[in-house]
Amino acid sequence: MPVHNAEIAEILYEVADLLEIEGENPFRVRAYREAARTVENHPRSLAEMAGEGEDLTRLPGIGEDLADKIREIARTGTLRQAEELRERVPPGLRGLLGVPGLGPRRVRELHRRLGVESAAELERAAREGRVRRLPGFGAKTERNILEALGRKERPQRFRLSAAEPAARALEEHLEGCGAVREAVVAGSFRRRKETVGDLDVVACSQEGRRVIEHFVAFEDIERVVSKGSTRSSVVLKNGLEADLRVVPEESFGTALLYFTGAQPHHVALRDMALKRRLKLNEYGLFRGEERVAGRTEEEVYAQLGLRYIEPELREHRGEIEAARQGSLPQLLAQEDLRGDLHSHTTATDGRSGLHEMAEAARERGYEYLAVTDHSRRLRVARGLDERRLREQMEEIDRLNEELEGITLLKGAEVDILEDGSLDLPDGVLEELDVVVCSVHHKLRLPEREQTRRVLRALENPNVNILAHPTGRLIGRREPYELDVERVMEAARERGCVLELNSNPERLDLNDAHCKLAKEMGVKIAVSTDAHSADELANIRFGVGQARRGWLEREDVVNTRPLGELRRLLRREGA
DNA sequence: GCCGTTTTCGGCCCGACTGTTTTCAGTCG
Repeated sequence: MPVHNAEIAEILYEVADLLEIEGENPFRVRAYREAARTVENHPRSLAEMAGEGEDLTRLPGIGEDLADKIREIARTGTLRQAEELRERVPPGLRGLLGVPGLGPRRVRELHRRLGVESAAELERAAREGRVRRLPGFGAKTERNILEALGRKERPQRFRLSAAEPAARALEEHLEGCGAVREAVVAGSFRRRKETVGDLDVVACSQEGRRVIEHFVAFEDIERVVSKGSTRSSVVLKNGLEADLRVVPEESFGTALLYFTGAQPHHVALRDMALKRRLKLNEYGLFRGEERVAGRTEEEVYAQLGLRYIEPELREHRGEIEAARQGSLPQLLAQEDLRGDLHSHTTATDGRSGLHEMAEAARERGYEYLAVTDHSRRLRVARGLDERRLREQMEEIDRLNEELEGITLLKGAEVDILEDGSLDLPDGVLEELDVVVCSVHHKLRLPEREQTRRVLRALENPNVNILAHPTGRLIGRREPYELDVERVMEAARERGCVLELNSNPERLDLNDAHCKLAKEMGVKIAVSTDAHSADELANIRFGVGQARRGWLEREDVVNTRPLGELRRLLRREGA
């Protein structure tokens, strides 16, 4: 059983936490965290790369030492260093780092002076008033600790789609304050990350106090965590935390840059600034006392000798190097899309009829919409058998006669059965414009079998698109065990397309896989899997994820005009 | 522990807020 990247990353994160509690050099601690981050975001299996003797030190933040440690974990599933640390640092202490207000220093003090080794022991000590007697602690800190322990609320992350309404409402509320020129939700929300932990809001205004007062009066606030003259932090009623920073106009660009992150991206920019004898902070880019940029992000990048980097790319995954060389991708835009290649109707589990779906697609400015209802295996969705599918095909032909400005493509989302065969006979698949296939059952097969199953499905010459290729549901279900790289190789050889499913619960392929697909020369379909006319609008989440995966117009098949798309779907030249 | 148009040694982002302090440490983002 190969060791997954997530497991390697977890061990590195743990080592970082334990070293930090031990009082290690913070830069060493950071090195472990950065390496963990690199590992967990890497689309290829580090264990496999290590097994094949690839040079791991080429990855950012990984040098000889950490490469050795990663190889050790890949080989043995564990790390001696981590085991030794666990001997020295009680494992419960690690959990205390998650308590708001407690950092490594305080955790260490609590352990050293009070013998606290777990959340329960901390709670007892606080109740008995022993915490407030420690130097640097006080009554208020003790009370805050008790409150935090009492809340027990996991610092949960919200799906992008769940955070979006709050983000828009907050922007609107702030712009309703007379003193605000512009308010933008930055952070991972602006980077269109699939989940967001909090909302980082930047407001442009000369009157900090007034804006802060307006901010904390927002109706959906549960409680105010902190409130200063330029900065405030609140928890919204839906549990999401929102942090506001108010900056003057001349600093708006640098503040936006700072709060959009991601942190490693911004740290790298600061580093570049230092090398040019400049100083970058949220107030501006300075040479000595002189502000040389700050009003817009564009001018800051320009001063650093970089092309403008779109927020979705700011993850420190090579975008700075690309910006320096002028080789940044021209990212996919929603307007580039000419149609949607995965949708359902009332014939199966959709909630809108053919006509309604067609109209909605036309209103979006699309040229085509593929109707891809489920196949018979999916009983809960009343999947179509050959007879019902043929009826639908005839109906689509009739409808296409009367529709103007939009073409419905005849399709199906065919289940891949356990042995890799398809759930509808080849005879009818041959007559469809587009065949989407996907795994809906037997999700827990071992990797070898699951991979073999999918590869066999792609061998069917009628198949065009593999839908939601890893089957994950964000926050609810892990991806199934699948060798994605092998699937991509097969897709490339056979002229198959992989889907980026825009359903905000799926976003599958993920960003890293999209980037890998691009590098491997595999084409992507950005589709919604809409189950109603309204859900066609979910495409914005898919586009965001595609952009995070560096995808350009040419990488995405549904940017093609209909004629070209049809040629592509015939898998000619494959 | 990483990294190199200032460096193979000596840097490594930096400012706001809170709470516990009479001048600052710790935490957070």
